[in-house]
Amino acid sequence: MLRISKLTDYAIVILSYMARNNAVQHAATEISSVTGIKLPTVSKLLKTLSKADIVRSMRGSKGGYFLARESETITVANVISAIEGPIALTECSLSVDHCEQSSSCEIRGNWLVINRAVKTALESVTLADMIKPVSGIPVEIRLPVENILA
Amino acid sequence: MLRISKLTDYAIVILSYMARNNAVQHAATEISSVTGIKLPTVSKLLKTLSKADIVRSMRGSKGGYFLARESETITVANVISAIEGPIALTECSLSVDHCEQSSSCEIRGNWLVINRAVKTALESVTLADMIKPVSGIPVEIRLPVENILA
DNA sequence: TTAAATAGTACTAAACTAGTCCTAATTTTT
DNA sequence: AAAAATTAGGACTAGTTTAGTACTATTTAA
Repeated sequence: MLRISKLTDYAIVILSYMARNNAVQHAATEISSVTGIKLPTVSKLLKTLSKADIVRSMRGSKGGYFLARESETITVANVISAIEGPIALTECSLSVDHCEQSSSCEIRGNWLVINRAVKTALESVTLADMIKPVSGIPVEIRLPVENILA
Repeated sequence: MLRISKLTDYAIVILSYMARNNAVQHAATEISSVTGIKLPTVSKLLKTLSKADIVRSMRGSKGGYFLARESETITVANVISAIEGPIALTECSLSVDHCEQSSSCEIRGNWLVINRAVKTALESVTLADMIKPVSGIPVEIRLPVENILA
């Protein structure tokens, strides 16, 4: 189904909330109660996002989390990478060596290109975009598809 | 990691082979020995692809499979959908009802847009493209990212 | 010193994916 | 008519991944 994990989805929800209330620090408990995502899950995600330097933390009483950067510079691709690891549609997009048939695999190069197209799409959307209301009218997306493959 | 399943990857390999040798029918056994993918898996995939009308089949001795359409009209998105179901990055891209917090979910609309961008990228690559050799020079992909979100 | 918070790690359970197998149906060949 | 080759369909198993939980350590403010 080509889907992102639930955890990534949660992460986007959490980060969107933080982006909307960027001024202050947020404790995991607060984020949990606001978003409805259970506390252990929220904690786990924030720890992971912290390692990826998407959020920063303050320990101790009155501690909490806040965005490490401006919401305009945090992309959906960043979040996916932080939670799920590198964006790669196929194993062979990650490494040549893994593939049993690497020598006979003429498809690999094209997967790389497709992968890059998807990645670019995901890199093009930031947290700041995500918290904007969507216009009622369906948006026309134009990708110059003729150029995607050489 | 946002990846397609192994089975989808196999399907692309199988279909690429069929596209390169479009004239004739191919038995599952033949495809298995050529691609190195085990027979039960090849059979399973071809059956699934048949239901999706990506390949057609002839039963009986001398039977086999062949592409249902020109390779130019079979997209990577078609194949993913056939094997994994609809392309939807999040549950909520599929249906509003599933989401527990659908009323408070302002993010949904934007996911739809992202999803559509990814889908468009995958729809833009056909089987015919996949069997073309990749140019040695990395291809510049240009997505007019400003237009993706309204 | 105590309370409130994050850090790190390990574990469990549930869900999904991949792979296998068996039987039925169909078509060609002998 | 019988046999051989092939696809059709479905059920099942094992393995892997994902999601969720729990526990302990560390840090900071009051």
